[in-house]
Amino acid sequence: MKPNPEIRRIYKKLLKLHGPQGWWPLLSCAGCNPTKTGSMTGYHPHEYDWPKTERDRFEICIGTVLTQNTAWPNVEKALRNLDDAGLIGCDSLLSTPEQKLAERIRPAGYFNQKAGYLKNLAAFLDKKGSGFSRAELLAVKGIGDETADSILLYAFGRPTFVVDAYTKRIFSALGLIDGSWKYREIKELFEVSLPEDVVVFQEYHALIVEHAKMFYSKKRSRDPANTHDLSTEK
DNA sequence: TTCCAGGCAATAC
DNA sequence: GTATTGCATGGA
Repeated sequence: MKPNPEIRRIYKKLLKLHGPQGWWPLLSCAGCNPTKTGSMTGYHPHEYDWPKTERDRFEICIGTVLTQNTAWPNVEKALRNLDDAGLIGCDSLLSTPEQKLAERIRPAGYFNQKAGYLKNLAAFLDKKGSGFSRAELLAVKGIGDETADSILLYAFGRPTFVVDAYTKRIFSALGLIDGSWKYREIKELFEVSLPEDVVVFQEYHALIVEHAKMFYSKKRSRDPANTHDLSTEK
């Protein structure tokens, strides 16, 4: 696939527009940047040495599952419930009955399914540590393309691009992709068009989410003047 | 009350 | 391979 220079141009524009995002949000980083859309706390702009502990790495992994088709504030509630119960850790999570776990993560929705997914993922990580491939991660029931890439990029700092519903929405609107593009193709478009840089991949995905929440939300009227039109050059 | 949100797996063609 | 469906809460 050929690089598309528009991908880089839009990255620069988003960065200028919104500034560094400091993903992935973490409970232990509460208060770092209290003004972000969709969540009160947990972001760490300008700091790229997160996660700093195994516990935080595990929290990110859990969060990627909990946020599947779910608004982030609901995920935060579930994470706090887990934290209060000391369940953000492989051992404690694995030794907790699935039904108890489901009750803790109820605010995140699909809690019965996700309780099983979390167990599967925890067992996988407990066994593999950090020595696993994307394909192995995808073989875990409950881990699809986006969740796998989020875990790899944000929890383990591997240079793999995350594609989500917002990415498809924005870049379809810009005419750079269309509905026929599959996950792998969109992912490849970004990866061949950008430097292979974990920080760039992390920030770009986060910026896409931030921008989409502001201007491409289905339930919010879009700015008719659209002063933040990404298709405008510069 | 209805619609939406940082998907995924199972099933049906 | 592509399309459809179930899974579920909390906020707008």
